[in-house]
Amino acid sequence: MLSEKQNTLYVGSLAKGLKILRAFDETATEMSLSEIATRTGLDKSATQRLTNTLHVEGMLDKDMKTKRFRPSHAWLRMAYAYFWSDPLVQLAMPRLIELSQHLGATANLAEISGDHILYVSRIPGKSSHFSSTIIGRRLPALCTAAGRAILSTWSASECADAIATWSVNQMTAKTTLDRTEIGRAIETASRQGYAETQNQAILGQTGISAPITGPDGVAFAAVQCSFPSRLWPATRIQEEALPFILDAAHAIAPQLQRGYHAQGLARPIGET
Amino acid sequence: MLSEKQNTLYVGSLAKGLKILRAFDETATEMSLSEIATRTGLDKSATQRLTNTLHVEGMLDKDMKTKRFRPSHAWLRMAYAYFWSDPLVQLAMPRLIELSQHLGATANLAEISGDHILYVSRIPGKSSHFSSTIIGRRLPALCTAAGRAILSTWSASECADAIATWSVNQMTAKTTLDRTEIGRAIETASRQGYAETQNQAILGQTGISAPITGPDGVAFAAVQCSFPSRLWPATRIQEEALPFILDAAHAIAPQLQRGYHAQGLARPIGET
DNA sequence: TTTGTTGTATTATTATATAATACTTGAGAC
DNA sequence: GTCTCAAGTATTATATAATAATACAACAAA
Repeated sequence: MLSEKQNTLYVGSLAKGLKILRAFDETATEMSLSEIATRTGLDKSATQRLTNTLHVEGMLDKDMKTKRFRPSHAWLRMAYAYFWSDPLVQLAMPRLIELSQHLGATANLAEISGDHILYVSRIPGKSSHFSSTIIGRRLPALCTAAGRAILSTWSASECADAIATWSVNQMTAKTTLDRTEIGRAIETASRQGYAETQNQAILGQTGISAPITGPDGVAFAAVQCSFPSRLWPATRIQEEALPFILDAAHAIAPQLQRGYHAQGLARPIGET
Repeated sequence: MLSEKQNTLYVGSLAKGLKILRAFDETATEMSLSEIATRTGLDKSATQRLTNTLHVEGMLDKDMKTKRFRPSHAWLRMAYAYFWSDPLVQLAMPRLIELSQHLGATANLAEISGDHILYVSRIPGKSSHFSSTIIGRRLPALCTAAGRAILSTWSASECADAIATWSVNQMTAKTTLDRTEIGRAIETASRQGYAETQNQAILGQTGISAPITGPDGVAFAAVQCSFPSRLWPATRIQEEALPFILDAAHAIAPQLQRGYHAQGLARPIGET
């Protein structure tokens, strides 16, 4: 890691600039110069030069009154480029729309990204929390239906490794942190062909997810739907929702290019 | 512009790195080293160092087989940060969901961005083209219902200036390029409180858009819906859709922070 | 095998980014 | 009002760190 960074092929200034971009998130939606400096650990001068460059290049908007920086429209332009570059999005989108409209629920495309899953496409249903409506959200794979659905297609050893080492995070009072229990859930998913979770990311929500498998039977992505548990008891989900979710996933799978998701291609987003 | 760039506060290496990121779009979804070099105008060495850095930092995925680069998941993470930073998104999202479900049509939040409009939030309805389902799409403001709705709230001089100087683009065989005609359409929108377009961005689609006005009556964003013209003749739109679209826009408007969109804050995305 | 194209690695050179410091501005206290 | 402090901005000498040239390796096509 360090050896790679002191290579002459490594441009430190660029890396520092990216660090500033990555400093923005839901806890820091707009920042002053000094906030950016403390948050990134860069000194005042560096922060000044880099933010200035990012501003001039249109990557950061600056409020001339408050002198505070915030993400610019260019950040959405990057999402646009991403969507065109990821073939899964184009395959999945029409199915997700169908699903969402048929069920009146939120339908998502989730991809594995390091030890997290990432929501790549989302069609919100009625009564969605804001955080369930936006793209780019990352959750610990072990704590989500989508993550477990994906893992349920992996080889026993890879799967065991993931269960043992991947991060978990107490998101609600009822989030399962017990890895043995998570292992059992994944095994169940493996048998059934889909994963089901209760109250893991949001209280009162039931998540159902079916893996999108490649020709080798291994999945790196999943179709996932969320239901308010109160309105959707197990039997109703079983009968009215599950067949359609499985259908959607199965419809997407055969169109997958073999080997698109080469190992190591999807890197975790660096935490510095 | 040049004067700003030879300033000591301008970090060239960072700017070059950003240039590489911006080189990806719907026409270039994945690129080899040399493609990036020619496309950005950077020499081979620079491209090598910068792509390497971007890869190590997780901003570019690299297919180890083909040696080609493509946008990484981090690009979606940036969209995530953007969504939290833009208060309009949070205000608009629930309304858009309602709208889309009630009408069964695509409902969008569009913001002005230089002389383009940018789709910030999109809830796709039945039978949407892929390009109508993804966030971050930019279209010439003068050629869209949303752009015209926004402009219809601006002062006469700003509006005239925009009509005279902003770019237009022949997107379909029927896209209006005549600026006089565009001016008339904006005037109509100003009187009616909404804008309507036919066949401007996609053939066979009718667009309806209502401006989201700030306390001063000026808009920088709009609610926009698309309908297949065949199923939605003028009268049906008038009766079944229009009231709800106007409602949505009016419901969002009063919650707007005064002066959020300071002038010059929303910079055009640089074309280098 | 040869040839050409593309990706990778190495190096001397100096241009370019740096960090320290000084200046300016503005908000809040009193 | 003016004082004080924090935050943003501008300037500069210095040497680090990015550069561009070149050489090497891998691979495909001829």
